[in-house]
Amino acid sequence: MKEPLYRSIQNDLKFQIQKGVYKIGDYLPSENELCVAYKITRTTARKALDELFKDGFIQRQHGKGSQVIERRKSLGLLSLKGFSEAVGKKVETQFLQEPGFRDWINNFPFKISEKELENPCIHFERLRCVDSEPVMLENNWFSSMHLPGFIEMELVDGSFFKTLSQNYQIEIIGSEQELRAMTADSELSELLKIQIGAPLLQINAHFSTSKKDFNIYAELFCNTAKFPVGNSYMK
Amino acid sequence: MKEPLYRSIQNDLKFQIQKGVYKIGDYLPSENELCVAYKITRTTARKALDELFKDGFIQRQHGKGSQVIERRKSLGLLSLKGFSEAVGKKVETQFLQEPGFRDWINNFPFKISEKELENPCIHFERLRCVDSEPVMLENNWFSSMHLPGFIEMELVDGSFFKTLSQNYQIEIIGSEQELRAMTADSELSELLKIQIGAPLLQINAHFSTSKKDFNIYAELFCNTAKFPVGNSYMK
DNA sequence: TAGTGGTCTAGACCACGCC
DNA sequence: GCGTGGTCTAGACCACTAG
Repeated sequence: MKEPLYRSIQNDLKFQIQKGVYKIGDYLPSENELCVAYKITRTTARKALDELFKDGFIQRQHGKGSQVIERRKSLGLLSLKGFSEAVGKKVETQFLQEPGFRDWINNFPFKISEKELENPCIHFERLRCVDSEPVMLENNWFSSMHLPGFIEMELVDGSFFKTLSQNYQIEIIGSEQELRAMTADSELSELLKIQIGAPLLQINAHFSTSKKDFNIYAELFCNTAKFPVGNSYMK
Repeated sequence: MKEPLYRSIQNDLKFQIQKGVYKIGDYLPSENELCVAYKITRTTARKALDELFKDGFIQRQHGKGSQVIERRKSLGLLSLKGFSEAVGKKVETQFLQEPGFRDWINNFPFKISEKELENPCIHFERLRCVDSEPVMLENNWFSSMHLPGFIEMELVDGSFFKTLSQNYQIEIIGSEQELRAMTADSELSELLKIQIGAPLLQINAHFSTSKKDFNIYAELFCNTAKFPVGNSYMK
């Protein structure tokens, strides 16, 4: 039950990265410096850094150090390519349904645990646009149990996952996804401003988190004609 | 340059799992048993097991042991896994073009390094069927430099990645992929036995490997109507 | 209670990047 | 040459699972 030492150091460093004490490109203190600072051995310092690496916060370079990097979406997360880097572009996100209590979905490819179904479901729907053109429709469902005050909350940088991490200390630790190519029906064609019958990428996803019995279920419809969906992984 | 101790133990165990010495559901020797068997310390034994866990071969249970588990489900191609190890159905693979020397592709979304372009390109094209229905068309390109004898070789269990691992000790260590929904043209519709205009999932992939300057470039077209493409990740 | 994995200490040697 | 991360040893205590 007790939190391991390495985890508190890991969280400490993570927090400093999120606060901007260490910015992207900066190097964290070396393992030996961490040993001194926290009065621990290298094994423990390494474990903390290893975890930060696994979570995609840092990159480790033999002979150089641990460098803070832009958080990669390599938790098997799929992301719209060029979405976050779309510097010149105007990225907008528009709520079609604000976060609120809704019914739990059924007919979903991933099983929702009974513990979750006992609690009310929070849902929201967003439309993502680049240069005012809609490219993705996104639905999220999750149990309200662990997120007091979420409904009234503004998302951190417009990001749901970032909000979970910074406001609730909940991290995504796993995912399973199903991908299908399909064609737009009248409803989707209208929302995404494409022809009926145009190809769409449908993603059904289940994200597990660091909180027991708290999972996120999502359904996305992506118009990949201009922005393909990307996925990268580095061991 | 030298292979770490833990890796040789990891590979030893991996090989025994692949050969069936340890079957799904079996428990590997405990950490202490590995210490004795290989004359190592627990740190090293743990590191080997941790790697096997990361690669999805085993599950670790506090107080019980390390259990061999089924590797990722679905057409887990997105999770770095080959196709043939992943599906429970009757999977057949048919070569449309046997491995041979071909021109390097261009117009590919991922850059091919100059070192690779200096060497001849090996290519093959396969049609993957589940229960006799074609579900996926697969093209692979890669440099011939590190794979002597590949062209005459039979694939291990019909799996390209398994062949690389077992016959050449080359492991996939990273990937980047681009996904698009598109519609079948006349050529694809004929090969995959679907209507012209039916939705298809196109995947362009770049796999990096444990060998420097050896990468695999692939293009897939998947009919996801019956078999969605899956992707799972567990920290 | 015995055996397992999870955490942690206090050392050591090595390979890599950089000056 | 020096500091970095990568590997490895030889211990220790703890928490979990099971008989």
